[in-house]
Amino acid sequence: MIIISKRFDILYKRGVILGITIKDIAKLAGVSTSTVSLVLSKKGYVSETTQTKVQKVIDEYNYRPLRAARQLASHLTGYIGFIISHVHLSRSEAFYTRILLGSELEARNYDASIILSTVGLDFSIPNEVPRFLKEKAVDGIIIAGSVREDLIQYIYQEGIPVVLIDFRINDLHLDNVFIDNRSGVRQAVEHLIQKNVERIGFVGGSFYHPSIQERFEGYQLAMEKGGLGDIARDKAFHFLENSETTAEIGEKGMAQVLTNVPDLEAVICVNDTTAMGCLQHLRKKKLHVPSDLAVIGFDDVNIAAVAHPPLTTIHVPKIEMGVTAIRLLIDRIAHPSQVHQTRLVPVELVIRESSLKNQNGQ
Amino acid sequence: MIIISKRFDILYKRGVILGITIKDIAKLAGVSTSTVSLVLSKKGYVSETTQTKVQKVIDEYNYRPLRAARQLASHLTGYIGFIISHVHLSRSEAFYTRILLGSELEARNYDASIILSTVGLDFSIPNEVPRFLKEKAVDGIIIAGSVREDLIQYIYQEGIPVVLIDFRINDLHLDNVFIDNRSGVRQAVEHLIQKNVERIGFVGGSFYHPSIQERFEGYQLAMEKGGLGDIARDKAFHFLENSETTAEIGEKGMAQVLTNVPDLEAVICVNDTTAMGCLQHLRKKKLHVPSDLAVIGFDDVNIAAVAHPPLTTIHVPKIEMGVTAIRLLIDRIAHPSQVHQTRLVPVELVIRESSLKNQNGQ
DNA sequence: CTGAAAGCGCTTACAG
DNA sequence: CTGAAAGCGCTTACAG
Repeated sequence: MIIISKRFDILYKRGVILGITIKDIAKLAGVSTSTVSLVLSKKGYVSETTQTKVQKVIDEYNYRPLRAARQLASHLTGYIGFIISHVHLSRSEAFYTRILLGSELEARNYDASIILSTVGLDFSIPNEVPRFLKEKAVDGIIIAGSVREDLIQYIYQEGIPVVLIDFRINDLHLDNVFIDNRSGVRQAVEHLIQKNVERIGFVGGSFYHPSIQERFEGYQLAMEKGGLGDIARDKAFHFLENSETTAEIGEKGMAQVLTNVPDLEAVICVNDTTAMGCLQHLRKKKLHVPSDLAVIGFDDVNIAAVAHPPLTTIHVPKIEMGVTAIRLLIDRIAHPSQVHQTRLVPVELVIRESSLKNQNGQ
Repeated sequence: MIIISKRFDILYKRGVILGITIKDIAKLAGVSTSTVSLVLSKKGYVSETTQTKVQKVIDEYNYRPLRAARQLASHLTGYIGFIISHVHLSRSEAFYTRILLGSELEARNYDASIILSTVGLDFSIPNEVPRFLKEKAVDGIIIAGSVREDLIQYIYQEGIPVVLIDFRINDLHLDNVFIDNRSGVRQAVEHLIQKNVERIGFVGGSFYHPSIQERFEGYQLAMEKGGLGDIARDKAFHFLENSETTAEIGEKGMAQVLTNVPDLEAVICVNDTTAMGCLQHLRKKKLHVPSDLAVIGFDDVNIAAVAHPPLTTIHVPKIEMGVTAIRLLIDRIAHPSQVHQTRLVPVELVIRESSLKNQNGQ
């Protein structure tokens, strides 16, 4: 609790802030508090006339039940914990941030609020897990992106309803919201093949994150399917460094693949950020995109559309992912023991200039 | 409240989730609940021996008081509402996001949690204000960046403790955390003048946001002080469009000022995002930065350091702003009627390549 | 320094 | 359909 002065405390108690209660409403409407409560929760069992009579008083006094009291009596908090790593929250692509936005918006539709908790890598379990976990202050939890596995293990063992977004840990069956990474990359590969572009490389990053891994696998699968299995299996065409996917990794990767394969025609990047690095490297090398080389990203974050040239990429519906996670979580809270569910959010190729090879790509 | 099935409800009540209470601890330690509560709140008045005895049981059972019960009894929630516009949360510069991160981290030091609420422009007051405002679910509120003025008016009238970050509304005396914009721009101007750069332009944006306005004023003041008043007052050197500060605005602004003043030597941008637009335009025009023209941004967001060339800018300590806001708010909650306070966070010029004119700038 | 007891503002069986 | 009453799990004067 916040440490407050005695003085404030007294003010508080004197009613400076304490407001109208359910008792007041009951008295004013000439009914019992139970009835008011029933009207409030819209659980039915109240006659039309009583209902309107009570509602009128509620509206008149703009009454809203005190959440804390409601929580205590009902054993439900109306709060959803949203856990995200410092790294993800701070990243500049507004990827996870938009997922958070989606969750926040959708939570309201269930009369719930989001309690945010960021986590780093350096906390101890169970002593320093997010506070709400130990105070039963949330009904369920959403985890966006990668966090330490033992945190998820802890939550799992505590039996708190949880949904993971764009992350998984093996052997643990939890509700998940995934990106359809394989489909996304397949669309990209097919788009290129259709233009008779075949010498297609891949620049990627950390395999710690499942999405990253799936994107590379998707590339290999789609290439194989398109009759380009040799390239799909030729390491000269691939750059995979097990680290955060930054623009620097993109630059480095582009440089390396280009050295290996001077007549490379296109590169698919694990995400838009690395694609920006590729563009950067190509600019330095005075190579023109897309006429010399096509570049395709993944995610469709803000920078993609304003890059030079505008980046062809796979659009990931970030807000919808946040929305979906809330719905899954609500469902899980209502049915704690049902079998775990997975939602695969669809993605779509957005064709901009960076891939318009052999087409006088504007 | 979240709508849940009867079945879940029953599980809940059966103790699947209900845990150990203060009563249990009291019994186990052989003291009264009051004593346990006193130990928990560390309010003193408990003998050393009782304290350790009780603490031992608390630790052994890993007991944590239920927040809702505590809230109801103490009239304090331990929650802080954080209000931010959809636009700010979604922006790609991780500016407000880092402020949020700072607040989240600092809140923990006061045993408080952050409840997030995003707002758009299209809500009605008082019916659609953030839920926590009407349910007395927070002890105080932080507003980061610009939001609708009538929302702030509403909060003010409700008497809820509030701190504004990087925003103000005239005539309303609230606690504020401001960026020292004038000092920042002054440092930039002095840096340029010191290199004998004098024909310095300014590219800016929306005057709706006070920081934006202050940065232009700071430019004029510093120019005046440096003996360049003529330029400070010459509209040909300035581009000020009343819209969101995007990279596009930067491109457009750079183009216009350069048309007006072909022998321009430097441009100071209202923020890094517009500076990126300027760089973009100069690249298109085949002008070299910094040898042809120096460019300086403001904010020091992620992209600044990795821009080409790396951008000289004013570093704004974003995390600290979030931290400061929490401290101000805690203080305000403790002393509701004290005179309002303003914290000016210091900023610092970070010299990178984009301003190293006349120096063989790498 | 410690305990018994009231009370915070709701919800929810239960009885009618 | 409606009301009286118990109870949720804490905190906090108050008395000793």
